[in-house]
Amino acid sequence: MLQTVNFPQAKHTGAAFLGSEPSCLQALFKKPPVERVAAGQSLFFEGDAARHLFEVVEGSLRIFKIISDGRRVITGFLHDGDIVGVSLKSHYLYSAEAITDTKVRRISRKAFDAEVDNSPDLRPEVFARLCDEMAAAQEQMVLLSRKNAAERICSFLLKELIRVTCDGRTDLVIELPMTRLDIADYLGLTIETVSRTMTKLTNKGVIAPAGRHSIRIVKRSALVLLAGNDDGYCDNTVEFAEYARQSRH
Amino acid sequence: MLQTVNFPQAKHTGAAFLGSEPSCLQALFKKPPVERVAAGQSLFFEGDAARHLFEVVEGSLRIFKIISDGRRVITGFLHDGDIVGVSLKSHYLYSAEAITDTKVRRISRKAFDAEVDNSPDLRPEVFARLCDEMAAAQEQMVLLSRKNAAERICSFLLKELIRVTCDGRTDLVIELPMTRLDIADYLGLTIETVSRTMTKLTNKGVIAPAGRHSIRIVKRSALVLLAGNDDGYCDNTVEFAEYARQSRH
DNA sequence: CGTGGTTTTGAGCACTCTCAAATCGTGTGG
DNA sequence: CCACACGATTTGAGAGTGCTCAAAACCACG
Repeated sequence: MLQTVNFPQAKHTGAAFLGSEPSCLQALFKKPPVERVAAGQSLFFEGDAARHLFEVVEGSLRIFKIISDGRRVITGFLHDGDIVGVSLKSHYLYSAEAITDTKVRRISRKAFDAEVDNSPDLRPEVFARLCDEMAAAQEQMVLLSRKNAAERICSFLLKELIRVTCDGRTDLVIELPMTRLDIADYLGLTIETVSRTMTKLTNKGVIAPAGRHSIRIVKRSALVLLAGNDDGYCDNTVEFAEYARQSRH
Repeated sequence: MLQTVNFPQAKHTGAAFLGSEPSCLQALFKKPPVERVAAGQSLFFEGDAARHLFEVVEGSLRIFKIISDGRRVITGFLHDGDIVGVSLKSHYLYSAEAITDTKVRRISRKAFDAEVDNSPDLRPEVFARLCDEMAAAQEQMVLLSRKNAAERICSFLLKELIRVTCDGRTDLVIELPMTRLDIADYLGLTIETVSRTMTKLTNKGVIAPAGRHSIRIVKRSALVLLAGNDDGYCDNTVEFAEYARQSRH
């Protein structure tokens, strides 16, 4: 959820937002034609001149950085409604690839900047998105810095659950189009640890597999506790959070 | 280095910057009087209404989040020239404490927003700072996600070295006003691991202690290699980076 | 010179990783 | 429709990095 801002998520942050009316920003992307990006294909590469911004119309993207010896760090997943590149200056800081067959619209950075500069209404919206990106980045740092495997997985599942339920869906099934390797590279774990941890959650009755790329949330409350979030916007009691932790019960 | 933007650092990112002339943004902070914050004192708390922005005039701050069972994550250190709160909306997303005796100036968010809104010259600068924050956050995510203890320490020392050498100093001594615990909470390690890793670096002749809160960089090139940065702006060869890694040589 | 906090050092452990193999799932071709 | 093949995922065993607990050393400060 980094390097992008998702509307549903914005609705759920504690910060101020502008109700639920459609964003003005997205109107900028209405004009250009839809482009298709096949699963696995790249949209752009880290280091490329950042000449365009993209709106995801349909499908999912992963954005990631590769470090010297090939290790990959996924800094975020993008879904429909997300906009890529708001926080960029001259060059892309990360690469973007389609996870599934994806449709995007693009506008040039130049046009975007011009529109935003001329519209006092758009500017707060851009600013709000940047702030949401920063907040998401901070949450991710907390996760990567101090959470164990179970807490990372639960935090991730919970975030995905919140995202889809905001789209109006009320069932507790989340779809995870990305592979286990993607999840691992996003959460700073290995594919095996992701798999093992999910198996444990299944055995505990917290989640249940629902097809290859879907998961049913059986005990949402348990997920919240196990996520071990900071006490910012969730009202876990400290005792429960402690109980939920593996290593220091 | 999150939630703030440091001028010297901005000069060294690959992104565009505005040369070395003093920032217009900082002019906003010229009027208000200097306030003193004693070492250990709080400037504001996570969750508080974010009514002010601060400029660090002298000294250092740590900004951090606390999660449910007391674990602390330091998301950044602030030094003179840094501005706190640009990426904030209604509430502080983190707490801020003085590491040393510190001097700051404050202006209200309202005044700040008004100034920025009225000045087309200031807006790109604010935007650039936000982008630098995001870039720093991403680097930190890479560090926390995929780097081992030695790489984290070396990345940190290198960043500090770059920061101070940008202030015009040419010696290879960096001052670390923060405690080992601060460094540990910033790098996602324990205090013991930080200490042990620094001892090893000393034994290898890469660094040398220079007083309680200072460190001399003896082999800067070794530090760069050991930092295991992504190949974005440093030109390490892949082989060297592999050699430098502990766990997979 | 004593006291308190910080840092270092040590020993053992645990969580996650690595390496390896088995299983599952999907798509393809006979 | 079934068999096969390939990739993705799961499961297992063992090792390692970093953590925990503990104590000693160091330093600043009164």
